[in-house]
Amino acid sequence: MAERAGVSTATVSHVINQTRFVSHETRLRVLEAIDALHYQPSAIARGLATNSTQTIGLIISDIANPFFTAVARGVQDNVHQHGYHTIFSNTDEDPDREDEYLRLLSARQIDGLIIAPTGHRSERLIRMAEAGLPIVMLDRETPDLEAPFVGVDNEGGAYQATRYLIELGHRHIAILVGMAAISTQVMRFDGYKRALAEGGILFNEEFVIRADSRTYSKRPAVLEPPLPKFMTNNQMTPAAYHLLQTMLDSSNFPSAIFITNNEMTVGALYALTERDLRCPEDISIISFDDHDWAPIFSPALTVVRQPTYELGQEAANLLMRMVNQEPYELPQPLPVEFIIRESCRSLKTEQAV
Amino acid sequence: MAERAGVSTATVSHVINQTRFVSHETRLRVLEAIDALHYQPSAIARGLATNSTQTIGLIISDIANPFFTAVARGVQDNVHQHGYHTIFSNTDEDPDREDEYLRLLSARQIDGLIIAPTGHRSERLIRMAEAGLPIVMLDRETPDLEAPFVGVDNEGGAYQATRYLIELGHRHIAILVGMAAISTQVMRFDGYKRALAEGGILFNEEFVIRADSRTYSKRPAVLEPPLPKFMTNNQMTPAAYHLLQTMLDSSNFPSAIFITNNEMTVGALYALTERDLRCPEDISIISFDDHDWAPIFSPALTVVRQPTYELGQEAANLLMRMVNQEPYELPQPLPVEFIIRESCRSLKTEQAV
DNA sequence: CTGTTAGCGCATTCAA
DNA sequence: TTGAATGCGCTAACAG
Repeated sequence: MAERAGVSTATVSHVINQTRFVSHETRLRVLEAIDALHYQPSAIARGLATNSTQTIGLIISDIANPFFTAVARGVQDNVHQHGYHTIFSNTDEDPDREDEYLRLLSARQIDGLIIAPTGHRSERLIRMAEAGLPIVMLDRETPDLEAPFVGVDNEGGAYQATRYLIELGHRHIAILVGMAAISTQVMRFDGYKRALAEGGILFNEEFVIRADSRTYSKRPAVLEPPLPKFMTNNQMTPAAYHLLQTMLDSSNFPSAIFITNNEMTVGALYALTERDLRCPEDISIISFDDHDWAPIFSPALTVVRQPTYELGQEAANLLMRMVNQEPYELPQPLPVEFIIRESCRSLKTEQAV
Repeated sequence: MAERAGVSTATVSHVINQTRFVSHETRLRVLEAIDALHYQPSAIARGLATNSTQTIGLIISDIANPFFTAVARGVQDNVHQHGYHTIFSNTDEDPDREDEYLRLLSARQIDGLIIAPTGHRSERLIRMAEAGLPIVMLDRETPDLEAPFVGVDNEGGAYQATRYLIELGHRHIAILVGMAAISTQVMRFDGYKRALAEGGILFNEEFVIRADSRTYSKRPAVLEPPLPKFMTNNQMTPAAYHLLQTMLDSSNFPSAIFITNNEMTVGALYALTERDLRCPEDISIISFDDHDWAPIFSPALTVVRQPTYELGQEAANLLMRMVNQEPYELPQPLPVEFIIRESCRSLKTEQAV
């Protein structure tokens, strides 16, 4: 080691970490030696000694999903300011992969964990929390885990969107909803149902399309029509694409569709294009999740927008407080923003005509 | 430690790593103890002992950029199969941030590095390579660095796109090009110029819009009109948005624009919407980089598509070979795909009418 | 077939 | 104001 400064490792350690006084003169010698030798203290060795790695884990479903990508950016920008690194893992909504990554991360001695859980009860996750690892649940909740949750008002956003459609005169409102294990999806479904009930519309099971990437990916390929080449390789987009087409081909044709996430929205829009359906003339659409291109799409998409970057920031902030043993309050759900653009048509004015 | 099995740590290590024969009986005892105690070997300690962390660094400009996001997914899926973790870092094209992350990663004893460099000569990066760290350059090259490069045929793609416009009868072809430090941008610019020269069109500096996120972000805010709320918080999108509007307001109005990346494409499309310009009737557009929504946009976008996921896979594959000291060949540039959709109009047929 | 021992590069007592 | 010594949890000779 850099004992070319003629001092002990202890002194070097102390000038680097400023953990005890070192005379100006020797400090300079050490600094100079560090510089000359391009000395880099090993974070690994330090980790072993201090039992802290300055690293957090971030487990999400898919880093290619723009929602999580923005969230991840929020997390990373924040923890980086605190001098922490981030290790990402993609579960693709698969509990087995989730478990595997959990194992790998805990072997890595991470100082904290932010996770968007698949929603299946995880013994390992529970153990990690009990062992004292700071954990925050992001976007979704998972059974039996004691950990603060950072998310948005999913039920309220879905309610607002559905209610808007009802106010526009829609009565046949379909919903494209994802996996039941994901709490977000359940809550958006709940918001939809509440708006329906309040609007005096009978909930009709025939208007719900349940897309499940896990069962979908196991479908017999022969039964399916050829896919457009989606850039995203998630399963929700093609699932939505196919399932919506099936509904559109059936007798129960909705006048509006509420789509509960960004991936399914892309698939649904492809389906409409495929069927030569104009929006909003033939069918109205609202998407949970905004997109870069939503305002300049034809039609400009009416959406429920989530504060994605802020979500990541908030989760990271909270985790950093936990890691540093600072007091914190349980976070409130972040508000969503309902943005009305042009993808919903009023049925009332038409009736008036 | 798990000496409840009544064996030495060495034996435990050997059953875990399968690094020497252990009698069936004792192995079972060890396994059982591991299971009972939920024992997790510490990757940190192992790293210290073996000088290998099973972790690679991935430095890109922005994880919220769909191009890099897809690439990252390719990298991660691949290295994960080899049992490696990934640490991401975003430079935002800032050489200082790049240097900082390089420092942090080398302190972390990564086993390998994949980097999309900002393009500024980096002393530290060069040193890391000389010290024997396996490095692969992704997407772009950087000065004086000895490392294999994995990228696409940028010049050829740009040439093809520009040539297509020329064949359609366009003569006033503008180009929206990014920072000169980024080799990709330079090569796409070169391809554009070559097509022009071959087509007998004089290169006109007035038709080039140079967007630079770094100078752009330092602009005096007062001079700028209000922005639309872009979801992406990169600077290239608003830069393209503003700069293109300026050109459209001037006397030199192009009949077509070639846009050299995805971020600027979004900004440009906003600018067209803002100016109420129809595409392709009023102006034709080609974008380097495909998008999820490009096929269902109005108009469906003609693009040069890069094999993003494969790019990541290839880089990871190569890095893994280097890490494992296996022989490898220098990779060839991956081919791009020119996809003709509906955003370019033929000037010839019109003249014929 | 298995145990002992010596580091890996740091932080951190305890002395001086 | 600084050094020496110990240990973090593991791997890798080296014995036995």
